[in-house]
Amino acid sequence: MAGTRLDPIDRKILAELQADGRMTNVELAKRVGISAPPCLRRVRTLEESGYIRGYHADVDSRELGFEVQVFAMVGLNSQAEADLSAFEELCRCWSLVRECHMLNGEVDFILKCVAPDLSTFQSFLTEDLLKAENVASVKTSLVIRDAKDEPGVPFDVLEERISRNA
Amino acid sequence: MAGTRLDPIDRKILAELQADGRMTNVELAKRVGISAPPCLRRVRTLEESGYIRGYHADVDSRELGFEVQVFAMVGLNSQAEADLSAFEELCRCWSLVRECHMLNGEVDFILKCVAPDLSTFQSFLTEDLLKAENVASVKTSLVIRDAKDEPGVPFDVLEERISRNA
DNA sequence: CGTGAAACCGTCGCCCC
DNA sequence: GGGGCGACGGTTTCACG
Repeated sequence: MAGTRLDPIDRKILAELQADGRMTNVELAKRVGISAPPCLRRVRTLEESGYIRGYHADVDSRELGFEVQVFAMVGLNSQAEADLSAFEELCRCWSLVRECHMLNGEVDFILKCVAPDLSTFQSFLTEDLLKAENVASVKTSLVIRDAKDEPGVPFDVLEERISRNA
Repeated sequence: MAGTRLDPIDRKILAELQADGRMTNVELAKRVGISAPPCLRRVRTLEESGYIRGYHADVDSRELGFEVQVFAMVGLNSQAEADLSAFEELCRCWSLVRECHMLNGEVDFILKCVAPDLSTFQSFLTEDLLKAENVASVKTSLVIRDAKDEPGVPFDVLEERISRNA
């Protein structure tokens, strides 16, 4: 459950599995310095307690034909909780929207979208997003190129922080 | 290599491994309807040809203590290629910056950052990002909550597109 | 792409600290 | 409580048809 404190071995396990999610358990055990059975037990515990939400292959979207990546800034007319939730539920249904984050400040949401080409994205934009209930404004920015795209968290920052507070 | 056309079984493999990167090869083979050895050969080919870039455990950043997630819009003074590259290289060195995408339009880059707390982020912002060479303006937006955060691509869009063009 | 075989791995029960 | 040892069943990964 949440709040369970992690020891250094657990954090090493998380860091290793974040870097290579298909590592075998024996290899993982070797790297973190314990034998396989307790290592597997720890992994299962981390999965069940929610520290590990799942494992995903990182597929190359552009090689697969998704040439277009777009960030969309969305402003709503009403920021009542029911209206925010309704918009979020819409985003969960739209396949082209991969991420939807609620923000502070002038804009209400940022959406990360992918599409095979510009016309697919533009028809989504005009037919779905701009026509959606409560949407007041949408500003889109095309991604020219990715300089960095790392999933997960920086474990070096975590370790540095823990050793400072020790 | 790039451009190699994928058959329906390859696409199914990618979709399954994107959804569950730790699936065993026999389970994967069963799901895509072939036996284990050719299935493994296909996976290896997909890895070597770059369709699969890697496998990552999806760790819960907030449970791990990264309470703060921020999008930063960065404008540069010079957009000469050497200056763009220099900024990108900086971003690759900053652990708190998980993603750095170059955009079209008024802002040059969007950065997705994580941090254990606001003060850690603010010291990064003022000590590193705002002091960096060539950085003209930075606008930050705190993430209040995540409505959707799916890695990878929507395979349903891909399949629909392929069947239309068949 | 499928079959078979060998090596390896995930997993469990038990014992130990 | 967690870690190690040993063993069984399943899996990975060959060579070959």
